Amino acid sequence: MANGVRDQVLEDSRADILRAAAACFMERGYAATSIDDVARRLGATKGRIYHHFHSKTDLFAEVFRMGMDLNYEAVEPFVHREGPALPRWRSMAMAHVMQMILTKPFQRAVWIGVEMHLRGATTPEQRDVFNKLIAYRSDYGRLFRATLLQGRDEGVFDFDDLSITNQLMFMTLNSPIFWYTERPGETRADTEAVAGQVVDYALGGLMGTREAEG
Amino acid sequence: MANGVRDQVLEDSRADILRAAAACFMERGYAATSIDDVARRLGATKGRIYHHFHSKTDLFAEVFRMGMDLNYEAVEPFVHREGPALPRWRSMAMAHVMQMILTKPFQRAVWIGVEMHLRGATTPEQRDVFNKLIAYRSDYGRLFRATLLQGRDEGVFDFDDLSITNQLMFMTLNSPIFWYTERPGETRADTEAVAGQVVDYALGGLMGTREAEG
DNA sequence: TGATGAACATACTACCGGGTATGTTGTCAA
DNA sequence: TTGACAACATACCCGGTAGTATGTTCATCA
Repeated sequence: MANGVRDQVLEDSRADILRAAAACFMERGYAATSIDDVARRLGATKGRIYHHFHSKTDLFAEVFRMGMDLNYEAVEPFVHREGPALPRWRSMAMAHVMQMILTKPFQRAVWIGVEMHLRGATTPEQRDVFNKLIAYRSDYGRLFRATLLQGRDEGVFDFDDLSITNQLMFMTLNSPIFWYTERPGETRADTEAVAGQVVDYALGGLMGTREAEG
Repeated sequence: MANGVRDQVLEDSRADILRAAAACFMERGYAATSIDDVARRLGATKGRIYHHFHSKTDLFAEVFRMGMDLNYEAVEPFVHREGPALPRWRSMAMAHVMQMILTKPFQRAVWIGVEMHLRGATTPEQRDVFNKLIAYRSDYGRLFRATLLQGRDEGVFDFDDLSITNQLMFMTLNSPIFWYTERPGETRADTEAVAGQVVDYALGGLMGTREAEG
C-alpha cells in the first residue's frame, strides 16, 4: 500500500499514452496510425506502449472505453430525473454535445470503432473485444431512447421510426467531433453557445416540421 | 471513329474498377484497402488497375469525383428554380438524400476524402489533387447555402450561425451513408419514405424549436 | 499477313509496420 | 548492499503492400 505514488505514476503514463493514441487515431484513422506514430508523439518508442498494451487493437479498445466512460459520467446524472421528457432530454443532449467537444479525440475514436464494427472490418480476435465495446455503446444509446419515447407520448416530440430518428439525433449530436475546432481565447460560455445550437437543431428535428408545407 | 465499341468496353472496364474500388473503400476505409483487394473483388490482378490508374490516390480521386458528379447531376435541375425557398430546398434535399442511399459506396468515398483532407492526412503530391476535389465539394455545398439564406429571409428557416447550420444539415442529409441498408424487396417508394424522414428531420432542425420551452 | 499496341497477368523489389526478443536503467524491499 | 522487478529502449523478424518491370494475348489496321 506504500506504493500509491508508483501506481499514480503508472496511471499517468498509461493515461499519457491513451491521450496520444486518441490524438493519432483522430488525425489519421485507425489503419493509418502506427504504434511508432503514437510513440513518436510521446517522445518514446514502441517498447513503452507494448509494455502497457498487448496490441494495437487493445490500445484502441482502451481509448474507446475511455471515451464511453467520459460520456456516461457526463450524462448519467440526468438520466433518472423524474418529470417531463423535454428538460431531461435537453440536459442529457447538452452534456453529450459538450463531451463531444471537450474530449473530441476520444469521441472520434469511438466513432471509428463503431464504423469498423459496422463494416465488419475486424479480425476474429478483435471480434469479441469489439462486441463488448459496441454493447457498451448501445447501452449508452438506450439512455436516450426511453426519453425519446416518453417525449413522443407527451406530444412534444413527433417522429415516425424510432430507430431512424435515434440515428439522426445522434448523428446531429455527435457531429461536432468532425467540424468543431476551438477558437483562440474561447470561453466556456462560447463553447456552450455552440453546443446549444447543436442541441436546438436536434430538438427541431425531433419536434418535426409541424404545420409547415413544402 | 469505328472504335466506338472499343471505347465503350474501355469505359465499362474502368467503371467496373471504380465500382469495386468504391465498395472496398466503403468496407475498409482508404488506408486498409489494398489495390489487391480491389483486384480480387474483380477477379483480376493489380495489372488491370494500374493500367487504368496511376496510383492508389488517383483511383480514389476518381471514385470521389464520380460520387460528386452523381450528386450534381441529381440536384442541379432544382437549383435554379424560381420561387420560395422551402419547396426548392425540399426538392434538393430529397434528391441529395436519395443519392446518398442509391450510390452509397461512392458517397462514403466522398466522406472519407473530406475526412482525410480535414485531417491533413495527405502527402504533398496528394495535396493539389485533394484540394481540387474539396473545392468541387465546396461548390456543391454552396448550392444549398443560397437557399438556406433565402429561407431565413422568408422566415421559414430559423437559425443562428450559417456555417454551423450548414454542417448540421449536411450531417443529417448525409447520414444514410452510415446507417442505411437496403431491405429485401424494398421498393422505390419504401426508399423514398426513408429519405422523406431524413428530409423532415433536417427541415425541423432548420425551422428551429419555435415556441418550445426546455 | 504481319506488325502494332491495348489490355491485361506475372514476377519482382523495396519498404513499412505489428509484434517479439532481448538489453538497460532506476527503484524499492529485505 | 543486493537482488528482483517495473519501465522502458534497442534490435530484429516477417508478412503485407504500393509500385514497377516484364511477359502474354488478342484485336485491329496498314
